Amino acid sequence: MVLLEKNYQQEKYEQYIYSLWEKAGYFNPDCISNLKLKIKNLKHFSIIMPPPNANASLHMGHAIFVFLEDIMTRWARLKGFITLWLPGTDHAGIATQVAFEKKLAQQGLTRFDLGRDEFLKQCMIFTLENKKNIEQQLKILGASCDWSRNSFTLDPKFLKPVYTIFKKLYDDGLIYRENRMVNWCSRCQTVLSDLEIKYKKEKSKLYYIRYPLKDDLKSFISVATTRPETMLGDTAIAVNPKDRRYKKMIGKTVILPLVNREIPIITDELVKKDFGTGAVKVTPSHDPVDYQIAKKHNLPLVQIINFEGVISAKGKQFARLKKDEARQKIIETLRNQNLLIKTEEYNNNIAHCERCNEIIEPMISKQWFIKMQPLAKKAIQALKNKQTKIIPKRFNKIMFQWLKNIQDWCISRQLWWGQQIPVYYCGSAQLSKLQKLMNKIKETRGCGKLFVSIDKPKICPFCGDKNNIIQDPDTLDTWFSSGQWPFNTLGWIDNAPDFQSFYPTTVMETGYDILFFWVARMMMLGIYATSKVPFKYVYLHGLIRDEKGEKMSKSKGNVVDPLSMVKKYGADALRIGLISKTAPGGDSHISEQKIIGTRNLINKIWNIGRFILSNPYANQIIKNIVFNKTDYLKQQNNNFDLASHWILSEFEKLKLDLQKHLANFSFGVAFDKINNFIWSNFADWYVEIMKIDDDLKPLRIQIGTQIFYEFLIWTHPFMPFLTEALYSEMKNIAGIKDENDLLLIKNPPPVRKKLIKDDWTKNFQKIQKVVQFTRNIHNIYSIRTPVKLFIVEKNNILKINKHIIKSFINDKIIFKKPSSKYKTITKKIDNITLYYNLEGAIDFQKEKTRLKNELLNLENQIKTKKALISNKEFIKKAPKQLVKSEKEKLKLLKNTYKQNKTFLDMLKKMSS
RNA sequence: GGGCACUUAGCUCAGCUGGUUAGAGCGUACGCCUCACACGCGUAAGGUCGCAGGUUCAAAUCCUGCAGUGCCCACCA
Repeated sequence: MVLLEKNYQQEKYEQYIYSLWEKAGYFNPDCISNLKLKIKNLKHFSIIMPPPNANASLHMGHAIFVFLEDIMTRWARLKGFITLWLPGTDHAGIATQVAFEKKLAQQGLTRFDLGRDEFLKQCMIFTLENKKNIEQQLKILGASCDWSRNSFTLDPKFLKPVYTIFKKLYDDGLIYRENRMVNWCSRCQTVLSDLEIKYKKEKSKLYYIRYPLKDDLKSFISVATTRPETMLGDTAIAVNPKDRRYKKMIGKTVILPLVNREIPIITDELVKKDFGTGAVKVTPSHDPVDYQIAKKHNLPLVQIINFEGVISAKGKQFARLKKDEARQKIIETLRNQNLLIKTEEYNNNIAHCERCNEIIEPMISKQWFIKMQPLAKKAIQALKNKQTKIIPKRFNKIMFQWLKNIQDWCISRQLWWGQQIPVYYCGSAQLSKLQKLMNKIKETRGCGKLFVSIDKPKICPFCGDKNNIIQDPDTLDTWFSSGQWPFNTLGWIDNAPDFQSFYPTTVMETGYDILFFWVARMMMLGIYATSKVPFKYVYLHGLIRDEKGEKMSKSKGNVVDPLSMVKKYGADALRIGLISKTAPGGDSHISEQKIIGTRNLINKIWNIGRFILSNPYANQIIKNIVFNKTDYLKQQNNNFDLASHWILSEFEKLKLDLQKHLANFSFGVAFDKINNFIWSNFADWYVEIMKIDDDLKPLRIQIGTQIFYEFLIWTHPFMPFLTEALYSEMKNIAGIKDENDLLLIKNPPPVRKKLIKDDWTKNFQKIQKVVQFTRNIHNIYSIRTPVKLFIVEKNNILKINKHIIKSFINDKIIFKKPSSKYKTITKKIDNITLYYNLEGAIDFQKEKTRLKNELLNLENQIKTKKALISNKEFIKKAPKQLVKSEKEKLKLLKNTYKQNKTFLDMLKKMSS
């Protein structure tokens, strides 16, 4: 007999247990497959971890994915699958560069002060530190991933496959370089893809400006704009061709104020008549729509804002001013020249850099793009064929819509942190001024051609030049390599055994917020590279918000830090707190309060263990179950008392529920069932019954212990540390020393369907109802002393289980109808009648009210039931089973009603 | 402008392949330190499942409309 601590102390177990798991090596599927070599047709299960960005600590968003994936992984492992959960971290191109640049800024430095090489060196140190920290945190959370396969997106080994895919796309004509209007972040000094910009509604102003006509300088055409500073780059005024107001002006020339350039008035369908004045200034270099118009009409492009967000030399007196300074100056000047008509308040939708929040400037620039339509088509096909299923389903529609309208993807970035583009130039001719400036590239001659190469080339394939080869200084969008993560981590390039065994992976579990960024691109690139979908299921989880449903953010101060929660309440408490009461794809709320609640459950289970392990026979029983594989249920030939039958039936139902809900990815519901079983059934009833001193006590302890042991295995994925801790205490008490004997890889004992019987549930529920109502009576009348309870029943179920009832209540139980000398309160439960002799404590008025209410309630129920059963359509169309049970119910209700009526009459007589 | 979701007890949320008296946790009230657990035990109060129609023998669950809330996508000066 051992005595465990009164409360579960996670700090004593968690770290130690994780080290046991790691030491045993069972996270590594190779280890398991060695154990099981004899078994044929091994099934494989794999999850590739969405690699956290290696630039900060883990937050709740990470914790949720760790827990969900760990539950899936552990469940698969228990079921005997060859299971791989492959961990990794992401260098996270722009996100990390911005984070590190913020650090540099604290020292008053920019990346250009360090230079490219030094920057990369320091940023790598920063990233590796974070990476190490994250890996430690994943272990604290209990992630059962295979560390021997740990991957980092910037591992040199990933360059070859990523470059191979780039070259293949290039050779297939799917990657191209083009001068285009792109999103430019002047803070990050790079282009961004459309997904990396976020629109925000902001209050701004709409300025109405007069442009004088060349023919008649006293006449004007007025335009409305939110960005007056861009007028320096105007190359036309456009109106809608159907706009009669401007009919006479079309084709005329205006003098662009401030710079005195002549520009034409043209027409274009894109201009809306009812906005502003109906005339729009066209600035092709700094507005996407204007760019379209300019292309159609062959207008010249005048770049007026340079890549630093400063007015260029073409802006004459405004040159070198920052955008916003220029705006003020220009407005002032226009006002002085009487060219500003008015300003209006205006709600604008303004694009910001997702990472640094800087306002995005549309710019024309030469960049690398991937042609997406052909890739998207195949992804759509695969989704339609259900080769990949998305959970929850509704995201299919969202995915289709996005894939259908997909735009080409700009994959080059002017960042330093990332994988450099595998494009080489013979001589510097094709590089932009900016590229040369930012990367200190000297002008060289060469033949001027470009080529893609997987390995670093020594000579130019076109002219044989050896000395002038320059690699494109730009890096790849971080999502380009992330998009290849599922197959590259498994060794696609070498057709490695892992790739053969684990690809396509089973589940991709991630947040819906990166559905387009990542999931869609993995689908497209996966199919492109391997001709197979990268995963069979996509499971999407929602955002984790605070208890009020608000987004967590440092500035709001409502961040709940997962690691401090683990420290306070344990990793399992946090795990359950995050997954309970959640549905796939739904946002969930977390609060310390909720975690305290789940910690209490953990402690409850711990104490059940404490109780079981403290009984004098525990060591022998556990030894028999765990070591000698004794099945106490079989030993007794499945012939137990009602309570044991009942709890076994409930337990087997729990197993079925778990199977079902885990297969459906309904983790929240699955956990609900666990909670209900262990607390409301096992602890509240069976554990109490195990304490009864009678002939059956040893048997009940055996059964209870066996159930608890099996429970630990079945629920291990939901509370891995606690269950393993309890199991290790079990081994301890049974004197088992084997450190490799871990719950982690035990097979859940099969469901014994024979033990599920509704009769047992029904009959045991009678006991529960009697106990509950008796307690209720004691409460209502504040009676703390035992009373006489007379029970009349049809069969002898309660009589046989008298001592069970007695263990829950103190009252004297007599199995016959009380004689008329007793004044009693009566209660009808199913076919059972209870009479409570409360001696002088009966409050007749109170009791009359109670009975009247009960009668009223019954009346209503009878009414609806009667209506249902007298409905011919119901009898005809409803399932027969249902009709039968409804009829029985009505009978019972009527019966109960009748009896209660007599009770009430009796009561009236007594009190009068 | 287009699309997707949500609206269930005081709070936070489950349930919705249609079928008992709609559930949980927290909170509230009352009573308990009962030898596994006060991170506990017992009892109770609390909901016409947003509104209005429809389908059906039967609707919280399916359909339509409306209202409110949230999110995503889209080039509107």
